[in-house]
Amino acid sequence: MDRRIKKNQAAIMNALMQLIAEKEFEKITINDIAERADVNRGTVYSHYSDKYDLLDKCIEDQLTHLMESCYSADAKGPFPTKTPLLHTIKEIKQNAPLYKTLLSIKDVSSFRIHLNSMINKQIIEHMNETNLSIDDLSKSIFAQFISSAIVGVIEWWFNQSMPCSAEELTDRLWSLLEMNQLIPLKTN
Amino acid sequence: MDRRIKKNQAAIMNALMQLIAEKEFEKITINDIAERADVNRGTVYSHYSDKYDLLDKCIEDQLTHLMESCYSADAKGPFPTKTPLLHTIKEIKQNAPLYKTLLSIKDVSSFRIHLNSMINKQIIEHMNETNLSIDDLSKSIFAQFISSAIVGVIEWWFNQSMPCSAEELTDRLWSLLEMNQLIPLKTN
DNA sequence: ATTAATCTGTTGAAAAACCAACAAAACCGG
DNA sequence: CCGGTTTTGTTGGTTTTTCAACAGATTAAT
Repeated sequence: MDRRIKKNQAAIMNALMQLIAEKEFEKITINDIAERADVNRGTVYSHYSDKYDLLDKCIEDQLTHLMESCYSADAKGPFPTKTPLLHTIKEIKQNAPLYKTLLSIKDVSSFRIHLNSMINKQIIEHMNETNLSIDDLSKSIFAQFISSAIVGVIEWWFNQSMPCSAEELTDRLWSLLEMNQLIPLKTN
Repeated sequence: MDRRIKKNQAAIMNALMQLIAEKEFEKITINDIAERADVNRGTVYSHYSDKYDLLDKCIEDQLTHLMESCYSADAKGPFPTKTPLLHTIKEIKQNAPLYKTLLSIKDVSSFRIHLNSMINKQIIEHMNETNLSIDDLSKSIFAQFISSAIVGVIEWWFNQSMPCSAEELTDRLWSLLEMNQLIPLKTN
């Protein structure tokens, strides 16, 4: 990809991330973003249709990084061991203010949906790799069941202002996943 | 100035500064610089005729920042009190590896010359502001005398691997300047 | 000494970013 | 509710950057 595009998109996304940490999303103008990114206002529009679109792309980007940083550390597939799950949760905790904001923003195909679909996708992919004799419908339902559960727990954790440590949350979540036989299904 | 120019020049200069701290100037290629700056090679040539020209501009820039950061802190004119002189020397010391390299590079209208002429200019400017009845020749000679002395001492300090603290160097240098009646001449 | 590889500096055409200007929409404060 | 200000999204013309290709110079290795 063209160098300029890569740099400017990075600058713009970064600018929005900074601003989100500073003030309410609705109060942020395209001008603010362009100014912070040190980029012409038109350049923002050339890449994103509006600030909601931009936020959307930011979320996708953020989640991709999150996933990468977590899986690169250890193993493949969605949470084959407890470690990457813990990594993920810790990573989220580290950027808590950001993620909390992202989770709370309305008017957007929100962060929750993105996170859900990303985990969902990972689970389905992994089920397909380990060719099990399960029909597609069952797979879909199972994936949705698990991903919703994980995201829901994380969301709850945030809304309760993280009432337990990342480690404890991971332990308990892990137990539940085990109960659903997610682990034997993954450890190929 | 165009946003792109400003950003790219900054990136390029910054890249060279980094590289200088890492390896010998002669070993640095335009490619290295462009790569580090994340800029097309042609862009480097569009701003600077070659790496010597670039180094030249870097030095000028660096010295301008040095001067600014030192005078903005306290007072006007060249070393009206001891404080800005100490600031200058401390600032230089902080970036010692960089300045040491800059001082040692040949093949360039070198750092020493730049630093000298910059101090020289400052002194003359200040002499003109405090309208003294001194003929131009005397002014020029005096300015050259003092600036050479200061630069020479700093250079010596570097070459001896800074055998005394910045504070002590400043004290001694200040005494010498006093002896040359630089201070009464400056404190307007 | 002769390759091979790299580095230099330049070119031209295409892509991207710049800026200023615009009308329409949305947002205040009185 | 109104009038002034800000924000939005778009436009067109200009400048800059990019990329790929080039020939010549330099460097390193066989």
